[in-house]
Amino acid sequence: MAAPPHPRSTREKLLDAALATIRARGYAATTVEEICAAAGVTKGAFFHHFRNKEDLGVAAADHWSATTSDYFRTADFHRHADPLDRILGYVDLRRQLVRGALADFTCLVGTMAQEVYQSHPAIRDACGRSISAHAATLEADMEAAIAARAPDCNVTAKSLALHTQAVIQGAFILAKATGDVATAADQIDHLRRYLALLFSVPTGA
Amino acid sequence: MAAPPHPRSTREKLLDAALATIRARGYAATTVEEICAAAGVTKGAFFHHFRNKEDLGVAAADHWSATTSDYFRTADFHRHADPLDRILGYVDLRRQLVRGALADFTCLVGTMAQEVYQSHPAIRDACGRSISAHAATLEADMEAAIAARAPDCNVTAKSLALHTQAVIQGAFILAKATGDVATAADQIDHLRRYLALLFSVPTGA
DNA sequence: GACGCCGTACCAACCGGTCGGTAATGCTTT
DNA sequence: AAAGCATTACCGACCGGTTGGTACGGCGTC
Repeated sequence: MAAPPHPRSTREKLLDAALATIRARGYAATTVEEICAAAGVTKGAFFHHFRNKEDLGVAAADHWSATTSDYFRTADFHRHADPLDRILGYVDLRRQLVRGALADFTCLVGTMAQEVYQSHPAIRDACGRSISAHAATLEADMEAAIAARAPDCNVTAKSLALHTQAVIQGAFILAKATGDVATAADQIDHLRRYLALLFSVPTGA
Repeated sequence: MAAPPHPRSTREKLLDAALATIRARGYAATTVEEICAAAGVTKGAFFHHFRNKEDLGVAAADHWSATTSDYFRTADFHRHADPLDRILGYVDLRRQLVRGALADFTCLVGTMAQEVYQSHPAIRDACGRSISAHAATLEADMEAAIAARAPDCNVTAKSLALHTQAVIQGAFILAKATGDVATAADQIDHLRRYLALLFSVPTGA
């Protein structure tokens, strides 16, 4: 934490390069030399900062967690007074982000987890922590919304928070498989509709 | 079509071995020698049946399509007279399948698409075809259910059919990332609840 | 002058793919 | 049906290039 302001450290440059490359080509297919080239350093620097490639994978997942949690913690949707409005605001933000190049809006840890869940437990755990922690940031508002608007519905706040992530991750897979970004955005619309139905919000048609 | 009944051909053995290995370790991390060893043949046989590794990837996705479409086409949920019952029957089946080892119930083409969407367009397209074709098998029933029970709701049958796949794929990612299979099953419960709400089925609490 | 930081040079293992050769399986012709 | 021939199916050694990782040396700074 408390990163030096402007001159990005070599470690940070390597981490940022790793994020971009892994998001585009996946963990196994990216080489450390590729990352070094993108960061503008050599392998000597790489292996000074990371014990091995797996170590970088864990650090990349942690770096991703830090970056994204900063982004969503300071996002605009928190201004809403009502918990449900904050939830829907979050969903709307996620929907807006689905545009442009696939590698620019898809999720690093979702991509990595699929690849390494069996071969690299340390990376898998880092990915799991990242997703779970992000979902947990929605839990309190989910809890409040359930209590206020769907008290008889037997869904837990935790499960519902995770569901938002499941739909979003699934949307990314569809976007990658079909090559159609609009298809992914549709999926988030369904997620919004589900939440609106569950919390009995009039949707207008 | 019309495959020889019992003695599995070498090509089929290679394809089955590829499915198992790629589902466990991903496309990039599996070597052709690994696949050969699992199939009990040598590299000579492999490169006799496939031009290169990418060609195998495409063939594996197609083989996956054929296998899974057979499975779901002959599944029990088709016995229901009502389209919505068939849809919910499908979802219930998908939920039942989520158990045991991750590599045994997760989706090959979802896994591959994430990895190769940029580096191997031919494999990506095969994965896209597989998912889209599977979703399309649900479209007619979705269409009928929408017409009968939610005519004023502006969702398309195609989009809703794809949503089932998005949730299921997302559930697989969560299962891999958290290591918890029950979490994945929960996500399919949410999918079922969404469909029930959308089509105004009383759920009992 | 010791230590953090990073570049250069290098290595051993591995991986996709090739190639020459062989066994088996038809297909033809007599 | 036997012989002759062509094609397919498969083996396994080999090759060129790549990859993760190491050894070491230089350079700046406190």
